[in-house]
Formats: sequence, structure tokens, C-alpha cells
Amino acid sequence: MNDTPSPDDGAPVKVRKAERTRQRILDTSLRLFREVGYEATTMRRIATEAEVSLGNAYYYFRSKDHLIQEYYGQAHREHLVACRSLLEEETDLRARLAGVLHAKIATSEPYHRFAGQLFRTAADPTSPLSPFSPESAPVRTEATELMARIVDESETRVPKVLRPELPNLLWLYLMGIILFWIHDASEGAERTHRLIERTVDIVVRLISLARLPVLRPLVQTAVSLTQELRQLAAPALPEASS
Amino acid sequence: MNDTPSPDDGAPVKVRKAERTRQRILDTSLRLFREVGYEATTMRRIATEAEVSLGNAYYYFRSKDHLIQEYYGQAHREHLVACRSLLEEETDLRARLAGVLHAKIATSEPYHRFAGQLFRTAADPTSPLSPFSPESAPVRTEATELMARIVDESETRVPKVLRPELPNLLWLYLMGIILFWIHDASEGAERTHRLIERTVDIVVRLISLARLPVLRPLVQTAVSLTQELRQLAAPALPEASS
DNA sequence: GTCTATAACCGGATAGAC
DNA sequence: GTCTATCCGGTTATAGAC
Repeated sequence: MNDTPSPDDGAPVKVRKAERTRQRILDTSLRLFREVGYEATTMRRIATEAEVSLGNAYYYFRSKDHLIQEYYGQAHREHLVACRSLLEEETDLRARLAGVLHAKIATSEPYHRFAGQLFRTAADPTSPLSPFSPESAPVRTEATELMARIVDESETRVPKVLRPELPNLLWLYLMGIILFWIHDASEGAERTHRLIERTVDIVVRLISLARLPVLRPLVQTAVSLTQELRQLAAPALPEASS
Repeated sequence: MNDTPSPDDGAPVKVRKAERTRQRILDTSLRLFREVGYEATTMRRIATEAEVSLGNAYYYFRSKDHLIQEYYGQAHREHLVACRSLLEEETDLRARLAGVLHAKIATSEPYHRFAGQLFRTAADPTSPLSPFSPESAPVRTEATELMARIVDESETRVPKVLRPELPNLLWLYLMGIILFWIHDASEGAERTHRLIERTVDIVVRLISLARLPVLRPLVQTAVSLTQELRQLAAPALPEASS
């Protein structure tokens, strides 16, 4: 993006100030999202509380939606931190998967209400906030890599048919859990945590069962489904920008 | 614009006029949704083209969203009509299921763009437009009954474990197909139709496989998942009937 | 050329007169 | 039941400051 010039001499004062302004707007908006939700967080309020003008906020973030992409990134980084020790110490696949999922829900909890309202926008396939959108590709890729790591560094051996697509399938599974969580009004998302416990068993079992000939067609479908989904997300439209 | 006085007795002239105004707004909005999509259809434009004032449109429909519940009902009725003969003549489960799904996509096609934008709102769990919301219960129930009919009047015998929840599972499957279709930009939704062809086989096969002991836990989870979902939608609110 | 501010525009929604 | 006038919030245009 911008040059980060030498830390010592005089020039970068401006740059730094801009960076600080940007950060102030970002922090303020993330705080407001948490505290008062998505709808009550107006651009005017973000600007006021960050002590910039409305127009200035728009100088740094093209739209309210763009502010949210930042939330995605931050949420993912927090998730990684929360998972770190588990992924280093645990080798059992079931425990690794369950731990990562529980951590995702737990770290997202402060944003629960926000996520619900946000989802309204994110669900629109044409929205840049859709988890399937090109704009979300970076976070999506990172999250998928996390799924790969869960499996790769575990003791479990994955049947060949599944291996290449398993991380994507697990990412879809994570999206499903998040979708459930968004709708889950129970105390401390307790229901979602129970859902994770129950479904993780099934998922791990299915990974082994994938070897069974009876299930071959099922596995094939699941695999080709993720491929199909990827194509939906990246439709070959060389489109003139409007 | 001019009164068509009551054929029978005197009183209901006003009532009829109101009904006609309401209908005019509704027709105009559904037409605009089809023709120009959701976002380009402003309340101001609906009002203008229906030849009422903006405020008057809001008198009949509390919000733009409420206009859309009307679309749901209409879409379902069109679907039923499109399925009728198939359901009367065909007895093979696979053919029945595939036919009903293809018909859903086909009858929805004129509203494809609209549905994509609409989905943005419908995905919000707090929105009355969510397919899981109490407000959507009537259409949801009808659609689930349609799923029950597909199975009940077919030749296939459903394993006991599955029987009570199968219609709900199939409804969820339909929601999944619709979700895919919303993202599907291929010509004539060709991709979605292919997806239906491929997944219907799996679904029908799974219905028989549900008997296998190895799959028992999977089936259990699927069943309890639909129950869990129903609870999410209806969080123990003892509500006064309105 | 980078930043900041003010004044609009637009569309959903509401208030209140008639 | 119908209207006009207005609010409110996302977004843009644009003028000027550094």
C-alpha cells in the first residue's frame, strides 16, 4: 500500500498521522459494532466518536461494508491466537477439530448480535462481504489453511478420495456452524457448543467411513459439490467496471 | 380509479376500493421486482407507478419487506400449479423429488435477480422474511407438506427412524438448492438443474441406506439437527395470539 | 498529491393534516 | 384512506487545507 519510510528522520510524520487516523476510525467502529450492534452504528456516529468528519471516514473506508472486511480479518487473527496452543499440543483429530470450532464461537461471542445483523448483508451473493466473494478470498484462504492444518498435523490418516477437498469441506462445515450460531440465542451460545460436540463425532467418523464402497457416491458428491461451489464464487465474467 | 359499485348491497363500496388500491400496489411491486430487481424498485417508484402517494403505499404495507412476504406466497402457489400433474401421475420417488425441485427453480426463474438481492434480507435471522421466522411459518408449513406428499404418495418405503423427520430434512435440502440457485449465474440456471440431478440420486439412496447400522449415528444426527433447527426458530416464547 | 470538511443527494420510513 | 412534509442514515461531490 504505502511506503513505510525510515523511522528516524522527519518525513514520515504525515504518513504516521494518516495511519493513526485510519486506526482510530477502525478501532472506534469495531468497538461500536460490539457495543451497540450493526444498525445502531451509523457512519456519522463512527466519525463523531473517532473525532473526524463524516467525509473523512469515507476517505479511509470506501463504505460501511469495507469496515466489516476489517472485522473479518481481526476475528480470524483472534481465532488463530486462541487455537495456537491446542494445535501445537493436541494430536487427536476429534479434539483438534472440536477445539478449533469451540474457539471460533468463543472468540466471536462479543460480536454475536453484530454478526446476526451483519449476516443480512453477508448473505447477499453479490455483496463483497459474502464469505464466497473475491473480496473475502484472503480470509477464506487463511481459514481453509487452518482446516488443513487441523488434519495434517493429526494422527488420523485421510482416505485418498477425500484428501484434496477435505479442508474445503471442513470450511463449509465451519460456515454451517457459524450460521447456526448466528441464529442461536441460547445463553453463552451453549446450544452451538453442544451442536459442535455432536457433529464433530459424525464428521470424524465420516472421514474414516469414506473408505466404504457403499458411501463412495456420497463422498463423490460431497467432493464435487465443493468444486461446484468454488465455481459459483468465481464466475468467468470479464465485466466492465461500472 | 373509478368505483365499481357493489352488485348486491350498498355498504362495501369503500372496502372494495381499498382492496383494489392494495392490489394495485401489490401488482405493481411484484412486476417491478421482476423487471428491475429489488434495489431499483424504490418505494417511491412503486407508489408513483401504482398512482398512489408514498405515504399511502406505507398505509397498506408496513415496509418494503412486507411486500416480499406476498411474493413468497405467490411463488409457492405457482410452484404447486407447476407440480400438480407430476405428483398425480408419477410414483417413483426419485422422479417425484427431482420434478418438484426442477419446477421450483423453473417457476422462480423470472425472479432470479430479485431473489438474490432479497436473500440479503431473508438471511437475517431477526428478519420476518427469514424462512425460519414465525411470519414465514405458513409458507414453510405448506412447503414441508409438499415434501411429505412427494414421499407419501410414492412407492418407496421409508425406514422408521427417518419417517417423522424426512419432510423437514427434504425441506432443508430444498433450501440448500435454492441457496445454490441464488448464487448460480449460469444460463437458465443450468448448473442448479445439474446439481439437482446429481444430488437427488444421493438423497434417495441415503433414504434407503438409513437402515444400515453403520449409518445409524449419522441418521440420528441429521434427525436431531432438524429438531434443533426448529427450536432455534421458535425460542420458547409463549405468545399471545393476535 | 494527501488529507479533511461541508453540503448536498437518495431512498426507506414516519407524522400529522385533511 | 390519502396526502404532504420531514426525518434519518448511507453515500457522493466538491472545495479547500496541508
